[in-house]
Amino acid sequence: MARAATTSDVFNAVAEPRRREILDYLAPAERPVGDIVARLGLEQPSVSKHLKVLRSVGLVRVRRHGRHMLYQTNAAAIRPLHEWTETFERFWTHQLNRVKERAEGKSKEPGQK
Amino acid sequence: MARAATTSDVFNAVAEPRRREILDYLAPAERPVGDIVARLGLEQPSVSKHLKVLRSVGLVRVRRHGRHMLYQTNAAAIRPLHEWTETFERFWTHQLNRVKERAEGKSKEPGQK
DNA sequence: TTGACATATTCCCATATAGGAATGTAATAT
DNA sequence: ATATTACATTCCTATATGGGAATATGTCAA
Repeated sequence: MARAATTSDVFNAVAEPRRREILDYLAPAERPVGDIVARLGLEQPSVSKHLKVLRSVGLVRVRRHGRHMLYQTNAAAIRPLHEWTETFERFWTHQLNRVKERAEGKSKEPGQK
Repeated sequence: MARAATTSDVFNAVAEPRRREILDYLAPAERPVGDIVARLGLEQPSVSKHLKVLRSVGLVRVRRHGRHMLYQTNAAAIRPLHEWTETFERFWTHQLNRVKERAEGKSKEPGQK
């Protein structure tokens, strides 16, 4: 078996660099597909396909406006990712402290004072 | 072409659920491979392969201890992910506010007061 | 209706896995 | 030296993409 479908897992969906660029671009405001194409320099079908993936996991929302489809990042869908990474925060602070302590010498007294 | 190699991109490396589980498990303390195998219920070769991927992107560190290889999550390597997701934080707060405002009625006055 | 524009879908293919099975290798015990 | 333990690597295979090219669909204008 390969990996879990990109269309069902947010982590997998953002694993693709182009899709992250799309999310960055669509975060502040709605944009039609053509703008994304122009911005990222990808083929239009590629962009549509990436958008389909992003939509299937709820990372973007769409709205029709005449001939245009206006896409926008659904930031809330990124929260699970944010929260997962956050669980490691205390560990990296810990590790940094240990590095710092080693740099300050191995004495139990924390530096001059 | 498929996607960027999992061995060169942190986002891609954590796209695999099992690897996230490994990172969770190895965050608080060093563990030998056998413990991971027991914990996750995967085949030993699978675990070794996942660890290899994680190591190649710096997400885990290894240390030999006798016959054992002690792995531990290198939390700092997760920071880029954390920082990327964080850039969306202000957008999801925004969106939540808009939802809240709509829920409180479309009047310009924000509720009673 | 016809045409132009904007986007979506389909078909095909090269490639990157992830898992399973079997085997290789390093370190310790006897 | 040999066996055993603990991992790592290799080979094979089914599958999931991602891009390119071509085509389909949908909407508005004349």
